[in-house]
Amino acid sequence: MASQRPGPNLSRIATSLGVSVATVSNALSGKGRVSNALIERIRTHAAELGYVPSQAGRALRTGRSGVLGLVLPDIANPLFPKIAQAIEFAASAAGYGVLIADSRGDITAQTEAINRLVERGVDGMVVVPRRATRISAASCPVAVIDTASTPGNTVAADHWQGGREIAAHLAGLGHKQILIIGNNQESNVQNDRAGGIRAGLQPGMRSEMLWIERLENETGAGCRLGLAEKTRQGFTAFAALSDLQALRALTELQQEGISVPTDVSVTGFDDLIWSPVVTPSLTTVRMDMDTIAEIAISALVDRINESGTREGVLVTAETERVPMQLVIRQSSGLANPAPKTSEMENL
Amino acid sequence: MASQRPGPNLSRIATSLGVSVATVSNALSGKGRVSNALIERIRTHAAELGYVPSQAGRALRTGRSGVLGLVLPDIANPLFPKIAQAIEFAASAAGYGVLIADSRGDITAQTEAINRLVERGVDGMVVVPRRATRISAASCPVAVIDTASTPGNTVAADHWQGGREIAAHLAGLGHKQILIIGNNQESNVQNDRAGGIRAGLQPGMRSEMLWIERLENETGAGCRLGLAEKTRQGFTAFAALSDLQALRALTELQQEGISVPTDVSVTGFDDLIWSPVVTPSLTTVRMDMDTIAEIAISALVDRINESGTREGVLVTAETERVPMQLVIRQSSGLANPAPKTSEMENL
DNA sequence: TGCAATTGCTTAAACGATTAAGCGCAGCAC
DNA sequence: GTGCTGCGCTTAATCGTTTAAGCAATTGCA
Repeated sequence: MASQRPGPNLSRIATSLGVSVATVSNALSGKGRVSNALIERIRTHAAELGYVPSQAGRALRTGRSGVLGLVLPDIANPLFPKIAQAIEFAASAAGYGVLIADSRGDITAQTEAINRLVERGVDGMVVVPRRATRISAASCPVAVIDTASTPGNTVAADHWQGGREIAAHLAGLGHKQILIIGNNQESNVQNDRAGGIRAGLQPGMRSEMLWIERLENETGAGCRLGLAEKTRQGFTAFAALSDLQALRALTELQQEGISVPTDVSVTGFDDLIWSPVVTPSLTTVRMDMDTIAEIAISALVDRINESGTREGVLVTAETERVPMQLVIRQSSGLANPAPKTSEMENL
Repeated sequence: MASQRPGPNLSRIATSLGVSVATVSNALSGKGRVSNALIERIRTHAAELGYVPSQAGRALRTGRSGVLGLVLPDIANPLFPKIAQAIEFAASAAGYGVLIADSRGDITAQTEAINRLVERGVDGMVVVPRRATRISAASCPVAVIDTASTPGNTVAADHWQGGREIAAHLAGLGHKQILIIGNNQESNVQNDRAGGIRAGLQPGMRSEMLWIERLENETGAGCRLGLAEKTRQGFTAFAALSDLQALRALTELQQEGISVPTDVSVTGFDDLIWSPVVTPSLTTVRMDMDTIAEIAISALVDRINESGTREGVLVTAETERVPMQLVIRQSSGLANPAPKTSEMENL
């Protein structure tokens, strides 16, 4: 029943060359003592046979699966592609495969997902935790990517600094009243970003906070954010804590006939897929996911190689915060000192 | 060096209960002949010891890793989250883990990614192929999710029918001239969708095609699509072949002062994350990714269980096309017979 | 020349599970 | 009482790899 693996194995190479399996293994891994000539012969023969080591056999013997887990939290998080891509790239550069586990929104499902990964024998995992959840240490090394203020965090973009960048940018454009638009008050990331913005305000500037999820709980999902009213109140800049909210703000303003960036400015976070191609293109802050992934993976790999024990450990890296980069596009412009009725060009 | 697995193994349970490992294995898997009383004892004892079978050991013996591969093609495809989520859900319901492999855009990288998965010993894989590429059969069962017109396709949304839904919807609203906006002419999916739309046009309706990538090659990335001009030419509906293009169209129109849906209608495809929350919310066509994933996975699993041979086989399913569902929101409305200057409400 | 150290390879024991085969014993029929 | 069947369990082989230990043969050094 159990289908044979197609390719050759060590012993096939060994018998075919008239040596022992151990020698073949040593020759290929470069570990034991084998003469250079024989190493050469074995390597070429293995290559021409198309030998691929069996991960199962190796895993059983070494206790290492060569696989890392990736636990993602939010349903259909638009950052998912970037994160998954960066992690997969960094992991496979380090010789690891990536097993994904998505906790479909459920809070308890996160621990379930983690357990499933552990059962599959991952050597370690990267967790992007659900809002404000702590990772109860699993039985393998864990790297957490969230925000520097999360306990147990390994590495993250410097969301706070990103917020300051936005604030500085808007200050430079002469904006005085800034509406910060976030989704969820529980999110550590969003709180850090908002904190950064507020911290970066110059004297004479003020900000107000708008949490969409709270608004929707009262008014219903997909409701208007009331930005026209805010504009009338004198707000000239809308700083969203994610490009998704920025997009929502942008289209609502446009629909109300308020011109961006002529009348008001809109900024976002994350440089998501649509940010460069909407009109006007979105000014945003980009996180260096590749660097973050690299740091997380290498911290994880270090830990895996070092630890004889397989205890659950929250991995830490030297560089905790990776700077974010301001991307200035069309949606932010000079503050309009007295915002008035937008002048529409006729068709 | 090789760290011991933390949990107990079969032999620990066996000796602890004074029986043989084989019996424990049989009791837990329910395969051999073991008395009910003993089965009960073994199961409870295994449970209280927190026994987790070693995937490595099992994989080595059975030749099955219990892991499926998922090969995704396009850089940062915004559908990624839905696909990955659906596949992961279906796979883990079937007892499989999901190993991801992203071919960072490269065309050759797709085969590389596939090879990496094979080397990791996946039992089968799901491939969402890069535009118009054929999958050269790997050495394991492969399910292809693309569009029905792709050779070797296993299961897909019925993009053609989705196009007809859009056409019927727009026809019902009285639109006569429809601009179909796609990204890439090579995409089988986009071609099917466009074909469906054209096929669904009523007598007296006409359509024109706009490929963004081609336009950008001439005019530069992120350029305007010239939709205001198209509106002046009498187009009243813009049917994008993906919500990303729909969003681009929507914001450009709004920026030009053309009101959606009062002056013109905009529709998309895929019901991506932002579609419900932009203003106006996007009329689109949703694919039933859950069903598609389920079909793909079950076809794959069937094949894995059935085949003694481990040949590379393109798996086929009975249900090839999963119907798409029209989601009517605010961005589509009655055709404006004589589109005129939009009337803006003042602030 | 003699003894130790090094080299180049082999032997063999794991890792943890699955599973075919075997073995004793009870029950039953003739 | 003998032969057969079926039950409940054990024995043992196996998957493919790694790696400690061992064993000749050669080299080095005095």
